[in-house]
Amino acid sequence: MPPNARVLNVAEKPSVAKEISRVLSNGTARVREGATAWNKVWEFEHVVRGRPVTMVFTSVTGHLSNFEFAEERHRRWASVDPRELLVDARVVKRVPEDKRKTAENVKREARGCDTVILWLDCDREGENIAFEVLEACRQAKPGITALRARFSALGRGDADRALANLVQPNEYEAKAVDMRMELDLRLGAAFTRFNTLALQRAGVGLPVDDKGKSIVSYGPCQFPTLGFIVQRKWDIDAHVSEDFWSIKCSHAREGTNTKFEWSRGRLFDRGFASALHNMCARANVATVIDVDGQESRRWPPHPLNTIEMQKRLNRTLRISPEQIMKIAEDLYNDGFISYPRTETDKFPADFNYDGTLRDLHPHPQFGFYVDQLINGGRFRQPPGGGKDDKAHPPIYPTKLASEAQYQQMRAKNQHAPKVYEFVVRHFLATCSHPAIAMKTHVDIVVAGETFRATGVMIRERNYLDIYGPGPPEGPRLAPAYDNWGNSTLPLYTPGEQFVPALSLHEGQTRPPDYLSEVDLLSLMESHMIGTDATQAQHIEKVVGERGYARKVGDNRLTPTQLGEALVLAYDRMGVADMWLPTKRAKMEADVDAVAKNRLDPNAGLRAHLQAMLDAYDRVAADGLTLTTTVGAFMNGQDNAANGVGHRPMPPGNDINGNGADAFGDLIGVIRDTCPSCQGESTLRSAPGVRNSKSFIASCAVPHCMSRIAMPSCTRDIKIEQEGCGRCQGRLLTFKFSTLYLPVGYQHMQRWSGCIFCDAEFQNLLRACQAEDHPPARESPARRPNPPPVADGYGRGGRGRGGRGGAAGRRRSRAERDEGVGGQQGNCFKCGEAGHWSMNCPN
DNA sequence: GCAAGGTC
Repeated sequence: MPPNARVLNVAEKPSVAKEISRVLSNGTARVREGATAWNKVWEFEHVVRGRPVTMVFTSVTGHLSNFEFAEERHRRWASVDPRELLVDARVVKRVPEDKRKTAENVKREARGCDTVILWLDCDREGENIAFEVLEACRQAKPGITALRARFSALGRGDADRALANLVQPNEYEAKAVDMRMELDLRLGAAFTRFNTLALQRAGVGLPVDDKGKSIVSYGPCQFPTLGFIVQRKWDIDAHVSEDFWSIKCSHAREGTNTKFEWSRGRLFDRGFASALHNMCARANVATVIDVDGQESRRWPPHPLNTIEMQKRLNRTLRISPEQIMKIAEDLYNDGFISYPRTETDKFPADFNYDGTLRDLHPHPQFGFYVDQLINGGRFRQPPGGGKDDKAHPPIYPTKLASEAQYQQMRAKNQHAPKVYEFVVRHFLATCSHPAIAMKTHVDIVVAGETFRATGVMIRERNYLDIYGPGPPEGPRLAPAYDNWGNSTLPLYTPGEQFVPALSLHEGQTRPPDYLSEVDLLSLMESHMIGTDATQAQHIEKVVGERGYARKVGDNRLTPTQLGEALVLAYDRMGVADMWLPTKRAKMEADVDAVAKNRLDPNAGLRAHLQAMLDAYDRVAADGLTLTTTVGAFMNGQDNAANGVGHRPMPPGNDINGNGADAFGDLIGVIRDTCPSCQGESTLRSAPGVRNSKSFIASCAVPHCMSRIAMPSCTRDIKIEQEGCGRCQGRLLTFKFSTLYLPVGYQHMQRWSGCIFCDAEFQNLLRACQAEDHPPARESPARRPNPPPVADGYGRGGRGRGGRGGAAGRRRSRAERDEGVGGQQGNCFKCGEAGHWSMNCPN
């Protein structure tokens, strides 16, 4: 009998080659060493498409090839104008030196095979790697047949299904990734060289890295990451503190002083607040109008994936996501936890909970809880979230650490035991029931003003016993990753009356805090800057390697002088989209279009390269702005560095410069000659939040100070034929939302006039700006990330300027009524601190 | 000496 034909199988990572070989062979696969230490080769007999074959299963480790400049002169810095790198320099995709052995491994195995089955991850990068692997195979065996296995999990059924439904590799998805890779290389190389060389030649003193080099890199992910940090600083600088007033109401009964929150939260009008307070004080009697209670649950977290691990540990341990990953990888290599790089937050159906729990049972500190799960009937199979990378399970403990092993862990890194214990406690929490509490509220009315007191009585702590500070009877666990406080209310009866203690409280809004790493990760996630696997690296690059930002205070990020100067310089040079997240978003959208065969990759490439050339030409023509701005910052001479005379610059330059797509749609010209810049003033609109629009009047010159962001309560604007009469402006007819017009301006619901010289409109603008200034937040780290919303400069809508900057952030009336910030900050719906009603989980 | 993506 002739020997079986051999079929080569290649996975994206060694773990997948091993696992698929195991399930398809029922554990009988033979293993031998490959050409590298990682990429072993598994062999077993199997039937593919009705043919008995010998399966040869090996792997690569991610991408096999990379783009580089084809010609030597383009790889050297000194010999070429960086501009050439954008279009003229030829690029090629090659196997880099450190992947040569991996490629050799694939080639060697391909020689004896007539077919290759590509088991790469089922995403765009995987499809691209498929073609890289195929290219290597074809070099060794030109006529080899290529087939793609698409699988969604690593179970036997999944592998069988994939084998029964082999498809052709998807060329469009692969080309889309090639486009991204090429653009990233050209853009990164050209602008990095330009920055570095221009600043070096100008003699600007730059920080030196540990290799003695001063590189001022530009990267399409690095700069937006830095941009978020700088924008927050500018939001803080721009914050103008506003006075607000609120009525405090409390009542002492049964030894408890119960606080009742005013349903209006706060008011920015002293006279109005004072009048309401006087009214309440004169009445001096509260009537209970409603007492109600309902059961509420607090749910344990989902099984742990990489991003959640980074966020939760960063919040408590204050170590960087990058360092967390290093520790987690060490723990993985020592067998204490499962693979720490995973998007998956749901355990597979056949996960062995019992075995995992029994392994942890003897743990001296957490064993008591494991005992309750396995012997006390308190185990609950975690339902899991909706994410699955189809390659790895969530992160869970795989081994109990002995006291000696704890010592070894600690010797490697002082934080390692805490990371391990977090994984253990998180796993135990996910296997637990939710905490249950009775939540009650008492509503009262005083002279027509309503107030509410809320109470929480915990009935069952459940997962909080392991994830919180420990059960009341001990042991105490630190740190607490979650908690739910008890606050009991005395008995009140509907209809009863009492005399409340009332006072008028005056407060001031505070600026937001600097971004935390968790905030930054969330911003990167929502704007699709980087991927799960790279976001921590981008932060590390910006904060660590390049010195564009640094950590201050309680794990907060602030730009360094270099970082702020770079962003400001790019803004001043008229290429704000180089640091805003929008450019990356556009690129990602086009990559997606290529992947779906809706855009020709060459056309996409050409369009982006042209935009890059335009940006390059602007920057190169204005190199003096870069060098003087950065130079001034490095010498501490730029007023902007101290927030003096500087307003955070919106990307105003592109409002007129780049036409309609820069800021929404052109509505029309509203003034032929601006007295400040002599240019034409136009009115434009862009989509705002919740189906609204934002409007801005702006001029031809970047940053002309006469630009006006229309009030957020604007619903529509019509340009009239008639001129102002006093100035050169045209009359505009506004429709405002009555709901959001400030108190005292309700009569302006429909208003016609000149925005440049009408005093009433100026007053309305000021009133709206005051309303739009957000109050400070008590604890930003505990707050859900604000949605991208229009801000005070009128950059509206998702993906334009809504980067969660807080100053000038538009807040809904519902939010405003919750009294977020100051000493308050409770959700209006459930009364709990730490979130708003729009995100209320209860 | 440059990017971002994959993974070890």
